[in-house]
Amino acid sequence: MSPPRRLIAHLDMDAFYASCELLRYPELRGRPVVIGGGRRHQPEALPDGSRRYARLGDYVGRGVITTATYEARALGIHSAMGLMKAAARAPDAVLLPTDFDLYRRCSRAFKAAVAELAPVIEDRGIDEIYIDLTQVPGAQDPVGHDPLGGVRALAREIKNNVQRATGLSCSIGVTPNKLLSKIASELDKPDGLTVLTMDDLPTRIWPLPVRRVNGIGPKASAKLAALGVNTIGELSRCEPLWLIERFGRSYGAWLHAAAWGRDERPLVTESEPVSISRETTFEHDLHAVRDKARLSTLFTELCVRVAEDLHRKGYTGRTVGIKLRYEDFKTVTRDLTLPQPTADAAEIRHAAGLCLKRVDLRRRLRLLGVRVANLQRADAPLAPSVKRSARPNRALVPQPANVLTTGQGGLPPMAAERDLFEEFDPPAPGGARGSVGGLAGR
DNA sequence: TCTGGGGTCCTAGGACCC
DNA sequence: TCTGGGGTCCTAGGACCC
Repeated sequence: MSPPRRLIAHLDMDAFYASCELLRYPELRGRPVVIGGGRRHQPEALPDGSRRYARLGDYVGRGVITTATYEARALGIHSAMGLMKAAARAPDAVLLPTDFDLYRRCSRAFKAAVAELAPVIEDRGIDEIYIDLTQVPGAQDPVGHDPLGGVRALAREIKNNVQRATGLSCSIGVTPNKLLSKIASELDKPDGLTVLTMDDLPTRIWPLPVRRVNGIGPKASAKLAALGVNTIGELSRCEPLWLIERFGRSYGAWLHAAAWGRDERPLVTESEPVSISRETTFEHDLHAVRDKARLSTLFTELCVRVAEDLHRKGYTGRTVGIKLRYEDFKTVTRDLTLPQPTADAAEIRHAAGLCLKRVDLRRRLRLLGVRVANLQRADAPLAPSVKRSARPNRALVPQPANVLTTGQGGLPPMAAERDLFEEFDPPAPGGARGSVGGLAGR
């Protein structure tokens, strides 16, 4: 007996953050609303019981839009657009700050509503999931003359259950695989339902721009456009070898398969995090020397928040890293792998401080981030990875400052920088600093 | 009026070990 | 003395996604 045909759904919540906000501010329904920015623009409760909302046109800062209602999108506003730019287009739109606690609650609720009907779910973030409907009773049954009637009815039931449980609408695409379902769920947004088979590829998928394929981003689509390839259909007509010559063996072959709707990936129903990080973009660019104290404080705060996240989620990590973004948006990272995993803020701060010594700090900064990777569960027994790291890590061995400083950036070691590094790299508990002993001893 | 914050995965080179 | 590969780890950067 042949295995049943795969029936994979992709469910995407419609304008999720904005829709969650409309649940508690129903009077905003029908108005252009954008979500984004920092803490400041909270709605203000007025004595008469009504609320005053922040006006997008009054926004000043560096925030971007995370979500916009469909009314706002009609005004030319979309996710990832700078708020200042959006404000120029739609000054009278309502601006709400992001409230991730609210969205996480709604997220749990809609996923639970789906799981009541179809338990095999792959989490793809706060507002979307894949669902394997292959084995769900009734999904394979025809209804009347519609061979896909059963799965269509099931998908509608899922949409109804989500609506009942959360008051929110979603869009679902059902196809034989994740790649096509991801595209299909967007074809009929909002509140859409699209069921496709491989026979629909030429008419429904091939006319679309290559950018709609999950995995073809701005760089790849620009390169394809320069090669005269704009639609998925055009991509499907490219020779695999021609693509491989231009995009590499792995990506080139994948591009061809994707254009033909081929994707055998199973759903991933369980996964462990790889890294945990915190980062912040400053309101104004900061200078390592002039804003030393402010930077040092922010740096410590980031380390503390990462450590809190690690504790809360129950992980430790061996690799500590930093991320810097300069005023020209160029981004650099440095990391350092420790002999032992940690979740301690002071240890993270110390290791991150060592990383900081390896970057150019003469240029103005717009972002600073701290990351811990190489995670293991905090309750796990001492993993073999500890044994592996017995080899001395060069970065932990004390070296002349100029070696560390010129290693990557080719920087002349300057007195002001050394001074700054000391500020960024405060004495470790116990007084040892920048030495193997100071770290390994704790 | 420039471009958030949280992630994952891939590539590639060098070190190091066998 | 010269010549090897294979495998793993570490690091940096970049593409991409939500």
